[in-house]
Amino acid sequence: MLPSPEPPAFTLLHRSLQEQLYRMQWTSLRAIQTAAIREVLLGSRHLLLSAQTAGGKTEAAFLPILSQIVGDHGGGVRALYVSPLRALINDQFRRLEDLCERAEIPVHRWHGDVSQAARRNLVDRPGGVLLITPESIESLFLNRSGALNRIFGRLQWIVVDELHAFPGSERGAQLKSLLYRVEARAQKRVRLAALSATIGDPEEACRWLRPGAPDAFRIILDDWEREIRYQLRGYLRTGDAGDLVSPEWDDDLTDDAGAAPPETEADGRLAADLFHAFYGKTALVFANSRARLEFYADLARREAARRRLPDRFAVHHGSLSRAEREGAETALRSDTPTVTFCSSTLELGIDVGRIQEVGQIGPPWSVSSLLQRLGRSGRREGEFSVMRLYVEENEPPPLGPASERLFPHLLQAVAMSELVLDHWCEPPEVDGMHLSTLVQQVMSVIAEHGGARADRLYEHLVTRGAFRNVDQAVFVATLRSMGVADLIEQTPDGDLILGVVGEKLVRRFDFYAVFQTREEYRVVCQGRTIGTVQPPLDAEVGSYLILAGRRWRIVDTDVQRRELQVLPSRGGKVPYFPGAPDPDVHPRVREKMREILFQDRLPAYLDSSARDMLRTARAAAREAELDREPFFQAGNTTWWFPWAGSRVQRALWGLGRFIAGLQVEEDEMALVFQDSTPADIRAAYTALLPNLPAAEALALRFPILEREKYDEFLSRELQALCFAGRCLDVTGAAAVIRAFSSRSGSTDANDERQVANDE
DNA sequence: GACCTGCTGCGGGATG
Repeated sequence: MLPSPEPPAFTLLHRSLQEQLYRMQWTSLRAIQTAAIREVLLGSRHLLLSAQTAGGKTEAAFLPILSQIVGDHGGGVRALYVSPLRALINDQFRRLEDLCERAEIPVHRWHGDVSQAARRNLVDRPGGVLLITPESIESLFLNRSGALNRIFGRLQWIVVDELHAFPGSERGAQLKSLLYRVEARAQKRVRLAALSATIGDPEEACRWLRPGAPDAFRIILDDWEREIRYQLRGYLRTGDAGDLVSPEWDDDLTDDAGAAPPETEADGRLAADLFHAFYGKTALVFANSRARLEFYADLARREAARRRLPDRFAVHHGSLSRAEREGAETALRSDTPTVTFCSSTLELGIDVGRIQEVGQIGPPWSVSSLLQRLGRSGRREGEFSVMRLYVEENEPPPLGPASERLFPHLLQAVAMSELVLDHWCEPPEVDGMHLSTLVQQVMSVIAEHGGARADRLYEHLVTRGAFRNVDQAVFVATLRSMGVADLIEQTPDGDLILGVVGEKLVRRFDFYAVFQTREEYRVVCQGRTIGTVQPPLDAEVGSYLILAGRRWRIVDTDVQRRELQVLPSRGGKVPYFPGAPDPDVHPRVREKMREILFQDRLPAYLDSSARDMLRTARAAAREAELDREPFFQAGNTTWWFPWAGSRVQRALWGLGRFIAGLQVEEDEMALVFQDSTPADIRAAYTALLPNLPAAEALALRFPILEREKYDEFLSRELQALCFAGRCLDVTGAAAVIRAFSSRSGSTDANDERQVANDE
């Protein structure tokens, strides 16, 4: 590389930060850090920094930003750091305090656990850096509106950490809205620095953050590539009760009623493999539900007990108490190798020390999440990342239809693995309309000012705010819905103020968060809270449950206080954790699944059982001639495999069910029709093409449209608008229908050529 | 076949 004519980035930093780096014994800066230092100190654009966890992103942003604000004492916050997690704020607080020590820059933090004294300190003497959650920014607008000009008047920088956690969700819409409202309080232009580890499409992420100003960003990507060690193991679960696990798994438990192990022989093999692969290492093992985590953690612990080995397993998920979770985090950071069964709570950048290997049970939900999890191991240069994937499928009945031998979970896991190797992951969702969050923000702005005129609200939240994809008609309709629900009302001189219901909502403790939550029961053992479980409960005194990977017997229930008293037990049963609707699968993943099904290559990272299963699936697909026709028929039932993303498939389902009047259900990657032949289905859908309804009209036919917290206060038409935008792809559905109806007349030979070309 | 996240001010009583 040619020597740069510019001064080295290090010398651009303020002297006190240079000294601080010496003291911390940093010998060099990473490429991403020098690039960020130059852009912050010599350029004028916003920044998007994308690098692996522990790749030094935070320092890349903060070294030059702190350099700019050294010597500034009070008079207002200069840099605002927003994080989706309190734990991340606490991590960063410690790191920033070190960096800021010599430079004498005050560092404040504000979230639900921060003391009143620390809050008062910020309000009385705002300055330096403030670390905060979106919800706590909301609380500043509601409870400290008088101090906002003082706090944010001199703001220069907003840093958004873990950016990928925000686009596409109602919480992201809230964050964006709050950032515009904060900027409106600043006297000068505020620059943004967004940080992310896995962002599928950086330009799209910038467009989400600042629509209409894509050139305003400098995107800096880290090119550090790590070696990956990858394995996918397959397990066939036989449905035969006679094959249930051998007695050695529950030898001590036969005296305990309710202790009957629900696991199958395949679960037993999987658990034994987990034990061999991970015991004695520091590892994270992810699974797709809290119930599965508890299940495998319990199996692993019993396996250790059976071998008379010490328990080296921990569990970490959102339904465990803070003490339990902190215990698991401490064990991970300790010198004792611990295997932690965890959910996405440990997917984000919280520092849990050095992870040797990562496991994933079941197909991941998204490529982005798989990448994020993979990136938790091998975080140092020279180390490699290790991912072990475990996928179970039910063994199909020997004489059953070919459609039951396609193994969709295995296909999805292989497809996502291939996409990781292709360096692809889902792009952020930038266009979603979150009217539920708009409802909340309208109430928040009215509460902030005591009242507001409709045109000012429109300007504040829409034309100069975060809801730019909401047009005036939709905005007016939203206000009207809010009026009908008594959230707001109009005074005789035209001001909008909070209505009776609105007043109550704003005063509620949970107003600050825009996402839905449900009621929970605390599980308490001798005064110590283990975690929570959610109703409906079949919890009666004497019954069992498994929580935090340990077995408990319920000894008392208190419905009033929503509390279950438990004692350790040898019996156990994984409690019910209710879930949300099926997660959406990106079209690219389904395309890849189809590709894998119709090619012959066996990826090298499959074990022999996964290979056998993939061969079986391919043979079944060939036998059913799915490469020629997307249909498979058996008796009165026809399966249609559109190989499309969830939104297209959902639209196809709605069109068939509500418009064509067919008997159809969705089953993972297929639409399943009763009493219709492939020819019927083709004809019915083709007949729809000339008069295909708009997505909104189709959405109105779906019985349940409410999805977000304040959706219930919107008219059904507005609910349909949000649903159509976020859950249905009618244009994509039309393309699928056109593709199969144009092929129906062609000969088989042409068809085959077509398929070959497609691939 | 889902996962995760977050949130107040105030008054009353005990303690140093």
